[in-house]
Amino acid sequence: MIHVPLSRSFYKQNLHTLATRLLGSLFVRILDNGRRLSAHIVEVEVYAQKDDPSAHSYNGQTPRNEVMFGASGHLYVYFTYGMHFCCNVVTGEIGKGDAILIRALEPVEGIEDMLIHRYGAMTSDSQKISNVTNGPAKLCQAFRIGRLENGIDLCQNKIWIEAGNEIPENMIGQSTRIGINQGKDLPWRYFIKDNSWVSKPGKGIKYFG
DNA sequence: CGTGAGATTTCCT
DNA sequence: GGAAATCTCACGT
Repeated sequence: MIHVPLSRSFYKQNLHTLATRLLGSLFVRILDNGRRLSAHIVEVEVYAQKDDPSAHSYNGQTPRNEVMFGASGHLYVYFTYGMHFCCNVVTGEIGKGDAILIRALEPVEGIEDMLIHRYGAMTSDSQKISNVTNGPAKLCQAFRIGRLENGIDLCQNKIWIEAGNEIPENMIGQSTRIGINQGKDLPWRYFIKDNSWVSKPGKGIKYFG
């Protein structure tokens, strides 16, 4: 397999343009045992330091969110609700504090490993399969992303994102974000229309084109 | 199928 | 001390 991660400069483009371009891209991880996991990104949310009270970076840098303020193209992994990890792509220039949350993936390679990571054993239960990566904490569990992966460089060869399917504008949906109490009305969630791996319907859905 | 509560820990006020 | 960018299970329809 060819390994061509998206470049550092790719992660510095306009935040919302970048979010739509990540849709259809391939999220890849090589595990320590050499197994390869990959999945298309089908749902993301934008979090901007400036004027976005729901962003972890909104109130400035802390030990928890310091990766968000670092160089773009790194993975910001946070722990929440006492048991879950979620991961973001850091964007923009150093010090900016912007990131894009990866909310759902469509498995391509290594779904057997993802099922084992999620449920402790291989399964052919269709309910479990459809729930393997359709949420931000679920996909982290499926890809074994936790504390150790916080701050990892996506321009290296452990975890990266590479070009995948080009998604035409008229297949991109936009809505408000999920699970937040501030910035509720900002339409900063983007997803692939009619894709069954998208986590939830969302509110205020509009389509491009 | 929809709703609701519990799990469980870190971080910041 | 309380909220948190969530998930799962139980229970009612």
